[in-house]
Amino acid sequence: MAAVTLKDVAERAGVSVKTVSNVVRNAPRVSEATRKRVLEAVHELGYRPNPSARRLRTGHSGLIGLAVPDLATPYFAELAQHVRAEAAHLGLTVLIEETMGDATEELRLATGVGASLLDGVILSPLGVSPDELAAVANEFPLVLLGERSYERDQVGADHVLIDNVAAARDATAHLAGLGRTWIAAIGVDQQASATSRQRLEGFQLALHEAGVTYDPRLAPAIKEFDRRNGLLAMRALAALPARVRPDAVFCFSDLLAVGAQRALFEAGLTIPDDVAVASIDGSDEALYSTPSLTSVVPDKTAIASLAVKCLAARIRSAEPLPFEVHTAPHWLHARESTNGGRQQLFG
Amino acid sequence: MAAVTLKDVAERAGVSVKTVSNVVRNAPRVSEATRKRVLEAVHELGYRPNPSARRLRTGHSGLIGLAVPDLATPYFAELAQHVRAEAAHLGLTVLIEETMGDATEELRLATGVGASLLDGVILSPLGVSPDELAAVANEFPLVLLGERSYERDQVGADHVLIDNVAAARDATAHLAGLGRTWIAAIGVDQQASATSRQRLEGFQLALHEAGVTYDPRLAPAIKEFDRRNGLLAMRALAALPARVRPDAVFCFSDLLAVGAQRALFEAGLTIPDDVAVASIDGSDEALYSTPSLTSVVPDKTAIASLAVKCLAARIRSAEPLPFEVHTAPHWLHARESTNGGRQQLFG
DNA sequence: TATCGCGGTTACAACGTTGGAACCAATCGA
DNA sequence: TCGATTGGTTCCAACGTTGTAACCGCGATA
Repeated sequence: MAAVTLKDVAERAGVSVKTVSNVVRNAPRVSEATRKRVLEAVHELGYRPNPSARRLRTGHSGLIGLAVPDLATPYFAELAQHVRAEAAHLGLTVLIEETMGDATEELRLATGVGASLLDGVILSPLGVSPDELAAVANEFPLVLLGERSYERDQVGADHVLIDNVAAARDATAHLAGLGRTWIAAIGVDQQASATSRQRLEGFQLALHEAGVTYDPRLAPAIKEFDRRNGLLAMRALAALPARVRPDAVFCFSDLLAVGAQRALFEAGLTIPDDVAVASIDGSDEALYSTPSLTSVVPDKTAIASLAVKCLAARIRSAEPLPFEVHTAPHWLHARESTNGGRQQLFG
Repeated sequence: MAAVTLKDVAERAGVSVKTVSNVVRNAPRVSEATRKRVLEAVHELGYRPNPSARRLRTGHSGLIGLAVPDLATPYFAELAQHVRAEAAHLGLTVLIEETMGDATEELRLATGVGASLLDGVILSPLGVSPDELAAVANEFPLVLLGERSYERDQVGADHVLIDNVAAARDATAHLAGLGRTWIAAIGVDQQASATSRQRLEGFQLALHEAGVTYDPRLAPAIKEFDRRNGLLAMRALAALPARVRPDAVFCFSDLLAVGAQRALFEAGLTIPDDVAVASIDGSDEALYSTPSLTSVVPDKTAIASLAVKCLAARIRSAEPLPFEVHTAPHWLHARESTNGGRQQLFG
């Protein structure tokens, strides 16, 4: 509690408060002699700058926020690690928040906590509308993660994303390439989120290109992108009459796929012989599941790096910058859930 | 950026800054008439208190930190959610930090960021020594999660934990109860962390009670509690000469068990017929894996609730409180990885 | 009528920090 | 030798908020 302040250090070093401030901020115009003396005092007393005071005075704190829907989703947890690493590289500290996809909470994080505590926020939006976010982005540094919710000419904020349509298309094409003709999709969202719509689009595109007809019965609507919904959806699909029962399924997230795998296991069906499974996310959980899950893995390092750099630039810049859209690469990792066999993991 | 301050609201409402402050803080001694007028102005202007200024003035901000080793570990991600929920209940906001088990980082979070930005910190320590933490706990509200690293009479901070020895003993006893006699343990830590030592103790205790001899070859040392180390350790165990190859394995965490399951799958061994698997954590990943994993699940709700309440009490109290140790309950969930069969999940 | 008490409000200072201007040598150019 | 320049340092004010004390009416009390 005995917080050490600049004043204490100043007295100890026999200089003014401002000089100490200059030293700790690495400002120029400080002689080597005094710098050394001050640093000694800093070290002896264990001085640490008070972020609140600093923020109050300067308007920025070196803290940025990362707001994701759900930390228990491996994809977001892994992404958070990459963002932290990239931010540390730039001398920024990341505070992580969880929105649970709640629109109010997402807005609060961008405006409320954010505007007066954090220098900027990286937000992975789920529930909040584009208009509301655009309004915020104009007055507070904000970078949106994941898919774009708008058309290109309506962009009202910085975006870092992967090409969702292409990613879904790649995964589906891979399934079709195995000769499967009854391909289901799990992840059509009841709320018709942008992610869901784009992945469905890629799914349909790939079907079309493979000459496979799209059957809406094989694309049931779900509530959330979690294991439970994947399990329930796959269970229903597996119970379809034999003539329409799918021989492959594309899940819009790894968690959905894990749930689907579980449903297939319970139903006594074999992966991939009876049903091949592919998904999107590239989480470690998918890699280690049995069988290991074919998944489209977004370049999380690139996403994190682009997002943090973009945010840092916006924070630094005084005048408003034009909004940017960055697209990160993704790759299909074909594994046992489509290829069959047993491979040795080394990762 | 156009931050609305108390001053703006005061002008709008035609009262002093202090009166507005009194209203927003729900202080007494404000007439209904002015209160109403002020709240109107607050609403019209969209005023939001500035946490930095508030923290600077009062010494507390309503923000608490949660520092865990690794967010990509399902157990910690799930715990974070519980902590957030409990804190929200008390009107506190949680900022999540990740230490990667780095001792320096753990200390920095407790003293550096913490002491001047947050009101208190809930820390799940991994690398930092008891002595260093005790020093911090005396001058800053700190609650330690997970296992106790000290003997009872040396406690230098508040603790919320489960009985690790009992938890490990329950899991191992369950394996022994299946008639298994070559029971391996995965999770003996090269750094001999407290968690690891206590779980090994429970493991040995259960073996002793079951009349099974403890063979150090069946308790290999590992580096981290992740999937990869579980995989590598199990692979080595499976390669042991037939006479000592284990017929059951107790993993010190769900991630280790997932890795172990993968290794068994690769080796063509069946769970639980050839090798039964049990672990500790009770994460959703364990529930959904194939076969579903028998795990000791700690009461995360209780852990989070106790930790947040304990921290809140310490923050509120001016004079130093005696340090407390709270133990949360845990239960064994026996599932397919020890029972065999195929059950229908509904969660 | 003078005093007290009290609900309601305001003025002032302070939290720890930093930007800006002022200040004080010492050195330089003319 | 004097004024100007430069490096190094200090003083002052301000960021938005709240604790303390003071203030102002008003009705109740003596």
